[in-house]
Amino acid sequence: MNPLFHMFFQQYRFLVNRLNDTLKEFGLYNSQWTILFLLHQEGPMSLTSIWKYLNVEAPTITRTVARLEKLGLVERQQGDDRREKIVSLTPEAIELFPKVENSIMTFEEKMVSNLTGEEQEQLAMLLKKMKG
Amino acid sequence: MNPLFHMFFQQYRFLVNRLNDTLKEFGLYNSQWTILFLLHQEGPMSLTSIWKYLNVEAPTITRTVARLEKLGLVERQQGDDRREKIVSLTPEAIELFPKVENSIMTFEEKMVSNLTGEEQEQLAMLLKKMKG
DNA sequence: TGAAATTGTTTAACTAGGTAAATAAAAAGA
DNA sequence: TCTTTTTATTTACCTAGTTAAACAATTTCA
Repeated sequence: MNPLFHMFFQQYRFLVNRLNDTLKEFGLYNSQWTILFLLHQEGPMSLTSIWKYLNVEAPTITRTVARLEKLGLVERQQGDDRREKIVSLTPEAIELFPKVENSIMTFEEKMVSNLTGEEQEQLAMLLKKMKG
Repeated sequence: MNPLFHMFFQQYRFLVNRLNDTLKEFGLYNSQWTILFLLHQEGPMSLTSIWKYLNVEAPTITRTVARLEKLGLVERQQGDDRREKIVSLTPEAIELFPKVENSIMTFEEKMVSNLTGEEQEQLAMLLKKMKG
């Protein structure tokens, strides 16, 4: 077994766990934050736009958006096409956003602080190249 | 949000999905294969040794080993310390092993075929450095 | 020695990914 | 037009990770 893969998976779990630690004080999980971040950047989106952007299957997004709705951070409304549901941030989410963003930025900086800017670019390049 | 993290998570999901595709013909999932591989390499191990090695929590291993036992690929027997259970491969697992290993090796080679040996080492180095 | 602390495993309940199949609305075509 | 196909979402069920808490066996130590 190529040790690169083992290391990659280890690193993934480490990152996700630390990310969830960071989000804990806001009562959020990483996948919830990912959706909030996307909606903040792009504005209201349909579920399909979300899962296509994130490269994840539809049921995953249905579930996480439902959870965010229960938390009062997101609203769903019917689109012109009555099949689709448009998801948007609530005022509470918009108010919460900068606090979480700040924590996340600090976290991300800490995570890559051992790498120079050049090394970060190299890592991104190698990851992208791997996929083909 | 540092795009490095987004890319990293995308790449992770891509890898796991392709890995599970590869294992599908054997009726296995990636975490099951990981444990089989470890036992093949190290010989019989206690549950605690397994989860410490894999850097995962104990209940995850309890569950996956139970599944492997049901599949007839693994046996659990009491250790000298009667709290611990020693997990070992069954003859069926030992017979199955080289076939799966072969598929996995082909898969792994394909996944990194865009990278030179040097780039692979660099990637491993950068991943390790990231964690700190 | 016997009480307290630690260790190994398990159970329960949560998030987060996947596939398969159902349903309703819209679009396409004969 | 109306039947068929496609699209958007959801439901159900699987693997796989997490934490918290329970339990039994072992170790520690007063």
